[in-house]
Amino acid sequence: MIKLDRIDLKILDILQRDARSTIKEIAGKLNLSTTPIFERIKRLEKAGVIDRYVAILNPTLLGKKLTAFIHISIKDHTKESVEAFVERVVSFDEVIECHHVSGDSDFLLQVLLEDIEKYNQFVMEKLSVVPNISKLESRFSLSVRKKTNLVYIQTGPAK
Amino acid sequence: MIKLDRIDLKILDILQRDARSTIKEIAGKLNLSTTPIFERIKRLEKAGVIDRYVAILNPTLLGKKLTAFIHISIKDHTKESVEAFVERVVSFDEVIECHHVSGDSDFLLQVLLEDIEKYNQFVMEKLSVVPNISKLESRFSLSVRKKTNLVYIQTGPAK
DNA sequence: AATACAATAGAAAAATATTCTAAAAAGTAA
DNA sequence: TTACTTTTTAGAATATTTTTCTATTGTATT
Repeated sequence: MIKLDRIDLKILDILQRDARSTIKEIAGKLNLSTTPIFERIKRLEKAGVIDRYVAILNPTLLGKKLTAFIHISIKDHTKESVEAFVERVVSFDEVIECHHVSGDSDFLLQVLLEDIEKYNQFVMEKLSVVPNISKLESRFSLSVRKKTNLVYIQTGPAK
Repeated sequence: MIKLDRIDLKILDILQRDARSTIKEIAGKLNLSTTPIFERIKRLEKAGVIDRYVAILNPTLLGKKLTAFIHISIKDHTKESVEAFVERVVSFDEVIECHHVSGDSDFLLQVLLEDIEKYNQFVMEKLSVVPNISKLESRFSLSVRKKTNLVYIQTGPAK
């Protein structure tokens, strides 16, 4: 497990908010020269702490106006059946999250689609076709009040 | 509403998978020079289709090993009460998603924390202190099988 | 204090982003 | 079709940024 000091954490905090921050800008904020910032970033990338850099798009402007949460229970819980189920489900581009969860149901999916019609089509033609489903319950997001990728990092004082 | 042609969609597809792709690389893939790619990206940014660029961190390596989903029902549904509730909830750094949802409960939160103990602490000391909560039900993610920000884009042929 | 190790500053080189001008392409109206 | 307008693009020049390198500074250990 990689060791992270205060400077590393601040770099992470800056980059996860704006990946376009230049090394010079970060160096300015942290009162360092560009070299240590550059090398620390490379180190964080190699260690996997920084997984990747992505552009976040506005789904609405791309016609994806519906977010739904689908709770699914499965019949057969043998490892092979579960894996086969997961493999099918995560292969759908509409599915943006898939969690194996505790509680009444076994899986919780988050799906992103154009609208209710596409949702219906997705469930009917793609999802419910997947074997091993026993129960399927949907909720729709009426409004997204927060959605972030930020991993909260304490960047207070101390060392 | 901005018009997007096939080239725009391909640029978006590339950038949302790897925001570090250089303009030259993208230009190469799309058989264009750097100028049109550069200008199209700027246009997509201004239009808000590209919302922002972020670094995606590995939560586990930062000690955040628990993802939980919390279904919340509230007592008072007047607009003021609801807004006050939302404002409080989204202010918590542990809350990475907050949706107003259809179904039995009113809100669905996704929270990211260190572990069960921190979760308990969060619910006891922060969440349940928020006024207007009538019911609160939690599920835990036993394993994350998919988690992406990709907005699926058809980049086939046609125009 | 002397040694070893890691982190840093500063400058140089390489790569990239950005701007500019002019040519090509696509669409419009007669 | 032709003439005209508008949009898109290529290619070169410039500005920034990233990346590499060398030497210095700082820190910990003995």
